[in-house]
Amino acid sequence: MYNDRMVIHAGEGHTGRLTKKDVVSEFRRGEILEAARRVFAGRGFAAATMEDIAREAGIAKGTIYLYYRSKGDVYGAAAEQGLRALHERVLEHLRTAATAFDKVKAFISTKAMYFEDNADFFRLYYAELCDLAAHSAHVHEDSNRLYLEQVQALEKGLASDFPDRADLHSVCLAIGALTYGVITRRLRGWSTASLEDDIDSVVRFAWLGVAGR
Amino acid sequence: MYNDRMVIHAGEGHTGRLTKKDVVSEFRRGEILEAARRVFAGRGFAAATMEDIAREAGIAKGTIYLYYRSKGDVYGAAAEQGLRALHERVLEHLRTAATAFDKVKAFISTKAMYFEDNADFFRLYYAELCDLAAHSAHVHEDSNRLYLEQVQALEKGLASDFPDRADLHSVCLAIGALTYGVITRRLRGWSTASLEDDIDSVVRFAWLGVAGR
Amino acid sequence: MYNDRMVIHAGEGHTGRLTKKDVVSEFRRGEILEAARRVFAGRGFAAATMEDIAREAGIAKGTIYLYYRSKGDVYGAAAEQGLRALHERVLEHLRTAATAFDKVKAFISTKAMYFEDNADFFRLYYAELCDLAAHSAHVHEDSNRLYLEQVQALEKGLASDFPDRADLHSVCLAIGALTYGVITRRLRGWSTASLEDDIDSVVRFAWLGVAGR
Amino acid sequence: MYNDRMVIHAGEGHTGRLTKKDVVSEFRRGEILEAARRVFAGRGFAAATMEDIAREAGIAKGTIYLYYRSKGDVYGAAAEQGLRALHERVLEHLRTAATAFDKVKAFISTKAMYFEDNADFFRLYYAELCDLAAHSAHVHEDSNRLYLEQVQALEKGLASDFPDRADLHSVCLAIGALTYGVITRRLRGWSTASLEDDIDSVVRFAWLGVAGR
DNA sequence: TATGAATGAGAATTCATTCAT
DNA sequence: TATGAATGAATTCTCATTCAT
Repeated sequence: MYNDRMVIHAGEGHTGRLTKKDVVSEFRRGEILEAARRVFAGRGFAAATMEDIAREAGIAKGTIYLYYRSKGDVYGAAAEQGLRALHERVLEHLRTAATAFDKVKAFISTKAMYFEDNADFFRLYYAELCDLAAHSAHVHEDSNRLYLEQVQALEKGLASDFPDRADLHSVCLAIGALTYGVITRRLRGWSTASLEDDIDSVVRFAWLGVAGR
Repeated sequence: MYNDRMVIHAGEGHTGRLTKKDVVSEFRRGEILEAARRVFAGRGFAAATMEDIAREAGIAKGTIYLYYRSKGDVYGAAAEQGLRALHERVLEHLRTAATAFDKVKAFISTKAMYFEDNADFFRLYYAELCDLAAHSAHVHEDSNRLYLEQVQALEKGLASDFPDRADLHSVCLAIGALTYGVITRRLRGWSTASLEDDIDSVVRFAWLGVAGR
Repeated sequence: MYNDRMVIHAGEGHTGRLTKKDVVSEFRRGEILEAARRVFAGRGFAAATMEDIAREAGIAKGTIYLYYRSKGDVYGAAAEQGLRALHERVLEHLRTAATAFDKVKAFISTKAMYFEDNADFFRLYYAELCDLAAHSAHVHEDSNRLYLEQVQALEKGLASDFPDRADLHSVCLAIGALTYGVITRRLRGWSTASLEDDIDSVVRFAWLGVAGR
Repeated sequence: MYNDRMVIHAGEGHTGRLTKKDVVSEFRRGEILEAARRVFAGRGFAAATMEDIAREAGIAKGTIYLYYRSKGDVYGAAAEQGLRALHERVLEHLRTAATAFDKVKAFISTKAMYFEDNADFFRLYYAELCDLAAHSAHVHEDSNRLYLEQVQALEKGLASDFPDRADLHSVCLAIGALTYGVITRRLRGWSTASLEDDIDSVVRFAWLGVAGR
């Protein structure tokens, strides 16, 4: 993160008190990131201009520089925000899933639904994942790391049920691939089914691969 | 394709004769596309400069414009070249595969091996597939179309063996996703196994999904 | 004209008020056009560079693009500005001239004096008139149209005094040609007389052609 | 079979003999100049490319450089050729004109007819005359000098008939201006009359100015 | 804080000229 | 001589970043 001022929770000490200024500032950052995400997703990093982002956010170009040091910075923060939100949601849902099947389903559906809700962010995320012109080494690392952490969390969840599968890591990576497959398919309009049906379909396919033999 | 004069085989008539000029021209085009592919793959479309491509090809910037009209043109040609080569290889291997299992394996391994051999092209291809800032509507359409054609070819190949699977299309798309998963995994260095082992592993996983139940 | 906000006179309502921004903007546009006119006149359209114009105006290259969309745009605006100023002056002076002789003199002297004062603009104007590589179809049309309107205004002014001259239009075009002749002669330094003397001389010549026989 | 002994001109160089080579060379130069004139007239100096000229002449770009050192050189030669042809014709016709009126008519009609026949050259000529972006100082000087020589020749021709006109030079310059006026008018399509009628009309106008009072 | 005018480095593209064949 | 592929300097235009208000 380039901005080390995070949301501050109740019970903080004196110096940590949230002033009105902080709130406004945090609000601005959020607005900018929201706008940036839309713009980057729509045009890609290079084709997006600071002017575009400013217009989308309804502020002046110069104002962005009061909150972020550079275009790359804005990109990094926008990517990271979405990345972490997804990450936490995935880990949380994996944690609360009871059975192995539920875990597989939680993994796939949490991601699919997140991107269905944040379709614009998917492009940005995918671009990072596929490493194309990594605009921020930092984000790229994060992206990779968080992705693998999610896969490992799934792996761990399934380990007790499938103690003899030596290839469990590969299987989980495959499930990750299937997940992105279903998202892509839907974003391109190749699917006419409901999100739930698509998820069910791919979960079933994945489960065969997991439980098979 | 901008050059409609292709490799000419023995026994061709007079008008089809390859002049020395044609050969040199074809060679230059090849050099440029080779260089372009590397540069686009490394930096992405927008960040790549014509200067970069020229330097990589060991020629002057202006020379590129003798063979291609614009940066977008070079991109389109580079993408298309690789796209079609892969496409033909996939269809051919699917044709010659005997059993359903062989077809699944042919689909996955042909693609995986092609990209292992043309790692630099993968980024370019993936960028198109994932639609990020489609630089050439033409290429993007082609890319989509060819991809779906490959999936349908696989589907057709499996249809006689699995006449009762209503979800065969979804299954084949899933196999497509798995294929890209294994390629990505390897390109990122997440895999320490041999290419053959990785392919076998994912083929086995895919086969469970196809043949299961 | 790209700026439709013109000078605003006293007594205007609220919405029409000239803000400070407008004034600055108008000032910049003026500066740029002034510089552009000098540069285009000196080197011609093609040889003039945006860098030249920027340097002449004492601003940065990019700044020009804040006010005009392209080099052709700057050219068009510079040409149009001068064109219209001259046009209005010619029509006004024709209107207030009492006799036919005065009208002829007004036509010639207004133009000659305008170009003596705006020598740099003359080249630009002349280039348009002589159609050489019309850089802006719009300007070229305007230029032609305004020129003919001026000639027709003269014709109309003389019509009542010379109701029997069937060739009045030709005569007026000839007066137009004489006018450009005197301007050219002076700009090239072929004349050592005063502007007034040159004008008188050509007016006398023209008047002979008008009133003769 | 082949005979390289061609027409021999007085005052020729060393051997004095025109070889076949010379003839071919002269022919090429002519072709190039012809093409150059058309291209420069159509697009103006800057917008014309060597490629354009080569294509128009039906030869290769490099070949032009065997005959002329640079683009400016080609321009200079093309302009000069036309310039001198016109010049000689004007002087010749002035010489053979019997009366003062005939001289005025000869001056005007020779020029008007030359440009009517070489409409493409007019632009080039005019551009030089009006000094816009003088592409070759040499040509520009020539152009000016030849023009004034023509005017002076007319002046001399009229001098004996109008020994008391102190302003004869101005009058002749005015006739020059009228001449360009009629040419311009016709090239723009402002005139529906025949060339002869237009010439007669302007000659009459001019003669009033000359003989008037 | 917020603004947006100004800046200028940087990129795509063109074309006069050269040179190997 | 003739060719035309190759070159790279020069030009237009864009946009991230700065800064005076």
